[in-house]
Amino acid sequence: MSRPRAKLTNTFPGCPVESTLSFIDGKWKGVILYHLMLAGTLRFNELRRRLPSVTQRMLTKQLRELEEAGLLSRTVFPVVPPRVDYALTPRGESLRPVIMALKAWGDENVLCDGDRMTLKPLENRSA
Amino acid sequence: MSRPRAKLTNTFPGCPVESTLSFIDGKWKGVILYHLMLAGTLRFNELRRRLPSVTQRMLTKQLRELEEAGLLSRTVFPVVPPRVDYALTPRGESLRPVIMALKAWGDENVLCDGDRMTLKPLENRSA
DNA sequence: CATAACAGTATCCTTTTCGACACTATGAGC
DNA sequence: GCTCATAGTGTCGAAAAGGATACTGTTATG
Repeated sequence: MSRPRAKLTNTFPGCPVESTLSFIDGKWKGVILYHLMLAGTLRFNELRRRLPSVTQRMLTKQLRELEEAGLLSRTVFPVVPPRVDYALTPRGESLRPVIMALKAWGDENVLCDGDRMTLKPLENRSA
Repeated sequence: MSRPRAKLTNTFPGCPVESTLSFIDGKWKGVILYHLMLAGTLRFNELRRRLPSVTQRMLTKQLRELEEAGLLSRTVFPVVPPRVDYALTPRGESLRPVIMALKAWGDENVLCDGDRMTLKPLENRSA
């Protein structure tokens, strides 16, 4: 498996886990998909505003990769100033349970305060 | 957010998604967790056998990172030959829904054949 | 005596990813 | 004529991740 993670694959139990990860891997793909799931359709700069610290170049790159993977569609309107809409494809939409599971775990387990990340105490669900 | 992905965090909607990803990020963490979820407890070499192409060094590294993140426990038995057991902590166990969502999506959407990965056609769930 | 199993380390090197920064084109508004 | 907004590209370099390979120490087994 000496391949970049983005092209990782192999036949072994657990492969489906890895191959799914390979789709949402990349520093921003998870959040991009999440925001598209909330908003439906977003323009380039709308996404930028929702991802305060990603650079233009990185956002473009991640969006292109997601498009290539078939998870989102890119619609260019030939107007000036340019307008480009991003939206989930059905395949991207099918990732909703995955993204929502990620979000749920984060909500329950991680505190995002300021710029560091702390684990919340475990809840005792048997009580 | 100019930080290694593994230490990524920030305050913005969607952060929980990213912070969860930061826990299972790393080329092998997903599968490791998955196998521990199936097996309960595994020794070092049992894991190696389940991850055919990971090197010893990488496996060690990923395991240490998972341990540091509080997702698994490492139990050393002072015997010869050495014996070390790896098992999920409650926190690691709490990732089960996430890992299973990843696996489910992979099962439904990806074909792992030989050494390349192909997308399955989308199923029409409304039919 | 040689070998194998266990659970690793150490060293070195390559690939990949990420980020900073500068640059493009067009038209509208002032 | 200058500036702004839009949606990008191009180039460069640093940092992180990952991989290859060799090595350690102990005991049981043949």
